[in-house]
Amino acid sequence: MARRSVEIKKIQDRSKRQVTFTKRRQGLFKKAGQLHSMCDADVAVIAFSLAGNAYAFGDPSVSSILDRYRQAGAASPEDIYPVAVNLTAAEKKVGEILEKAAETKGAGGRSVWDKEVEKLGFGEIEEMENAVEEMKKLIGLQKRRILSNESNCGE
Amino acid sequence: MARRSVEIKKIQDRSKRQVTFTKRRQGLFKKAGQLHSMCDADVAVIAFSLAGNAYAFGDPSVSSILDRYRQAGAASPEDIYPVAVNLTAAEKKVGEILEKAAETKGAGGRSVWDKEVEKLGFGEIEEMENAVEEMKKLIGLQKRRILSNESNCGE
DNA sequence: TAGACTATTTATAATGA
DNA sequence: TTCATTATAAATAGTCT
Repeated sequence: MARRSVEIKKIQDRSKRQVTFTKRRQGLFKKAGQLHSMCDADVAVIAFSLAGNAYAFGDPSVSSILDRYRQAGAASPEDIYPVAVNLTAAEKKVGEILEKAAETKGAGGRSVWDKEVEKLGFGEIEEMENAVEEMKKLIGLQKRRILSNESNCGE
Repeated sequence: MARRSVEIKKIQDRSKRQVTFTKRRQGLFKKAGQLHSMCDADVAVIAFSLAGNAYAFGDPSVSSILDRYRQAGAASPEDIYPVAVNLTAAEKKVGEILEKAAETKGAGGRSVWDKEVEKLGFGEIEEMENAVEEMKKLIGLQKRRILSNESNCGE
């Protein structure tokens, strides 16, 4: 982010990687603290360096947030409603693209998604949009199921 | 951080705070992913909104990092994942699920998606959401690209 | 190995649709 | 409300101590 644009991929040089880890970890923790202060959100960040050292940040405290997370996460039992959504051809198209993306591990820090998506024509794009909407619905449903024990009326 | 310098203190306006929370949470997760990719560090971020919703990010996964954190200090340097991928964990997860879904095909109206999505835990759901959001952006971009080339009638 | 410095890139607050 | 856009602040890669 400075002097030169840099690829988001593993830094090979040991000492450079170490320096970057320190700088970016500090930046990450700072951002986390700002999110806490500005939005009254409880935030925890844990980072393990390649060397195995643990660094943690938490407002109000790491352990309190982890406890809360465990508690919330434990609320995802098996008693889930079945949903009925049909897979369309477009959805399968999404799958194919993602498959390629996962295989190729694109260079340049970005996934291959971009390139694949760029090849799509107008008709396919609309199908993709629909497919993604379906995905969003499913994900939203599942999320509400999991979080349903929290009875706050958000938004 | 833009247009105007902003104080790092609680935002009083509800909707503004909500918007800021979303934006900054996304930024935080992105940075966490970059730290993971570039420095081979395991990183987890958990954020609870004021409304009580939980958002989590983790490469390679939230729970694995939390487990590791619980064993604080006990971790040896060899415990660390030697992976450096450009795809996020969430993107791969989406890919895996869609792959399975595409294989099985929509048999009786109910796709495999539902079942796969239902298996997701608390932390993974948010990762899925992020991945899908990214897909939506890409698709939107491409759509606009296409539309801007098809003469002048936009939309 | 650890700070400063700063040229740039990146994130984002405000705005607009 | 939720997008996309844009002007600007903030983060940071490379560099030099």
